[in-house]
Amino acid sequence: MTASRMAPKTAELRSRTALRPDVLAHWYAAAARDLPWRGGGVSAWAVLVSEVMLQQTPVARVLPVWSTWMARWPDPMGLADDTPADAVRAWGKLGYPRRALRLHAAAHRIVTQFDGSVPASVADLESLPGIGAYTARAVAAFAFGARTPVVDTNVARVFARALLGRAHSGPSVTAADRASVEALLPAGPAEAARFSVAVMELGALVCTAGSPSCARCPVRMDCAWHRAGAPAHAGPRRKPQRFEGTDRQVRGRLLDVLRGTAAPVSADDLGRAWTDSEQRSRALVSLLRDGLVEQITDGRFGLAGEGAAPEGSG
DNA sequence: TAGCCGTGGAG
DNA sequence: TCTCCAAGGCT
Repeated sequence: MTASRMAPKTAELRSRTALRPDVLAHWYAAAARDLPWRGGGVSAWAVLVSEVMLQQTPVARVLPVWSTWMARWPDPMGLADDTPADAVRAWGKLGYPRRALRLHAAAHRIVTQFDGSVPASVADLESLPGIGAYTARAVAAFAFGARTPVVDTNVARVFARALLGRAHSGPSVTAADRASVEALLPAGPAEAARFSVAVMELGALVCTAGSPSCARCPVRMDCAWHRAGAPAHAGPRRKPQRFEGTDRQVRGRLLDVLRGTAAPVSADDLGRAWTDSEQRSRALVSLLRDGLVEQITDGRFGLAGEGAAPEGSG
C-alpha cells in the first residue's frame, strides 16, 4: 500500500462501502478476542506495555508475559526503579529483547520527563524509546481515545484488499497509508478507535496474510479484492528471513545463558553456548554495543545493570 | 532504505 | 523437515 497504490482520491474511497464502521463494530462485538489489555479499567501503561510486546510477536506468546509484567510493574515508576537486567529477564523468550531495554528506558523517561504518567499525545509518545509511528498512535487511540489512524500490517492489508483490490499491502506502512486511513476514520474519537481495533482484529483473525477466511468475512460482499476473485499477488514478496546459523541465533543463545544465571558468567561459560568463537565474539560485541550485556571489572559478563558495582565502591 | 533484530507455533 | 511468519522500530 504505497503512496502510488493509494492513488484513488479520498472522496472516491469514502464512497465505497467496503469498510463500514457500523458493520465492523457489529462484527467486532461478536467475534473479537477477549484480551486483558482491551476494554475499560486498563491503564495507559498497561496498553503501552501490551503494544510493545505485540510488536512482531503473536498474542498467545504475549499473554502470560504481559500478565506477569503488569503484576510486577503496574506503573512506570516500578520498572524504572529496577534494573534493565530485571526487565530483560522478565521479558523471557518473547524475542527482540532490545524491546525490554527500550521499555525500561521509556519507563525512566516517563518518570523523569512526564511526571510518571504515560503521555497522551502522539508526538510525546513517539519521543519515547521503542515507540514508533504505529505504537504511539495505538496508545493514543486505545488508551486515551484520540482520533488518530492506527495502521499496522493488519490494517494496511485489509485496506489494500477491501478498498484497492490488492492481495497484499506494501512492505512497510507509510505516512501516506496513515493519511489514507485517517481520511476514512469516523468523525467521533470513540468510533474511530473502535473502527481501528475492529479492522486490526479483522486482519488478525479473518483477513490473514496467508489464507484469508473470506467465507466468514463481514465485508466480503463489498471487498474489492474478493469481488475480483481474490487474485494472487503479482509483485515480489518480502524476502523470507532465515535464522539458523545467523548472528541473531547466537545472540539469542548467549542471552539465554545470561538470563538463566543470577551471577555474571565467564567468557568460557558463554563459549558453551556457541562453538564458533569468531561468530560468538561478534554476537557478544553486538550485545555489548546494544547495552543488553555488560562486562564487569573482573572480565565476566552479565545482563545490563546487574553487574554494576555498588554505588560508592569505585 | 534495506537490513537487522528473536522466538517457536502452524501448516 | 522446512518454510513462513506475528499488533515494528531503528539505523
